[in-house]
Amino acid sequence: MPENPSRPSKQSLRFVRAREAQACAVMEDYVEMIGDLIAELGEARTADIAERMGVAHPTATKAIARLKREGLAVSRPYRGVFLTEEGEAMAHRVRARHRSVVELLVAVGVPRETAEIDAEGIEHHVSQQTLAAFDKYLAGKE
Amino acid sequence: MPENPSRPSKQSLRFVRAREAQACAVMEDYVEMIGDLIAELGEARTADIAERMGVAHPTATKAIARLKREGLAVSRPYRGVFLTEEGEAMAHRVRARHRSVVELLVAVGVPRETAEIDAEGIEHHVSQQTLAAFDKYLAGKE
DNA sequence: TCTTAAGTTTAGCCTTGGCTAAATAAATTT
DNA sequence: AAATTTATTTAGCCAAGGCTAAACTTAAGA
Ligand SMILES: [Mn+2]
Ligand SMILES: [Mn+2]
Ligand SMILES: [Mn+2]
Ligand SMILES: [Mn+2]
Repeated sequence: MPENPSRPSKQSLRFVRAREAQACAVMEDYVEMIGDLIAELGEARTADIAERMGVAHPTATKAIARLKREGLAVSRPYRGVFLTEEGEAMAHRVRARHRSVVELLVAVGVPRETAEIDAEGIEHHVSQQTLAAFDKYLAGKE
Repeated sequence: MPENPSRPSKQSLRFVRAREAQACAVMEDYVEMIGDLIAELGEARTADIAERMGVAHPTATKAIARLKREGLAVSRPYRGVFLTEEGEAMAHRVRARHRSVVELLVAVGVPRETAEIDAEGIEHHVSQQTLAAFDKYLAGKE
């Protein structure tokens, strides 16, 4: 009697989780960036978003369409992009996590400039529990 | 006179780097896993690879095809998969980095089980410099 | 106002990495 | 040896996230 193949093995769980986290990564970065632009410039325009994300503007347009579809952002054609309540909430959460990751890296001896770069990818894989541990560690160091 | 838009801004560099790192992530995980299976069982079969990666077997077949195309693995039809010199080298590198990431997380207070999960995604964004910092930190703690 | 410049979207392409269903090959049982 | 089971590959689908080129709208300048 073979094992049920529909249940993923214990082994595979971490890969499944990593893929789930990655699936949110792009949206998280866009939402955080749109929040930054609105804070800095009062509005988030497609061209500015694209430039800061390092992509061509049609790529940004498509990402924005997805944010709208997911209820994280709103915009009218040829106008700037704004965050919904939910988008704002995500932006705050993501920004705080981003900062904690950078600070943790710096605290364990990573050069700041390197920390800034690596954190951009790392952050999306930092779970609630890991974030809590980071913040506790940082609080104990200050 | 507008700025040259072909040069990516300083701001965008970290996103570009994160995307580059992500582009290698799947191959790194497969190569590490194939190495594990060969060490454990003497060979890496498609079904075992798929099961441990938590994907359907055609997905594993496709990934293996890519590894072969990139010169990291070899296999004959309907036979097991093996690593090239280059694949072996990557497997060692990736496995060592994976371990360091887990140990660093544990060292700063992340529960081991959580560390195992989060490390699977984090590892791919840990640069040489950050890895060096992690190892130095861990050496000073032991 | 009219023309031009700048910004945005649309259209259409590509690769990766998922999936299911079907075909094919290998291994095992009878 | 034949039949059956198991494993692998192939075919064909999908969504995300890149890109360039072209169309369209808005903003700015003459
Ligand atoms: Mn990021
Ligand atoms: Mn970020
Ligand atoms: Mn991994
Ligand atoms: Mn790994």
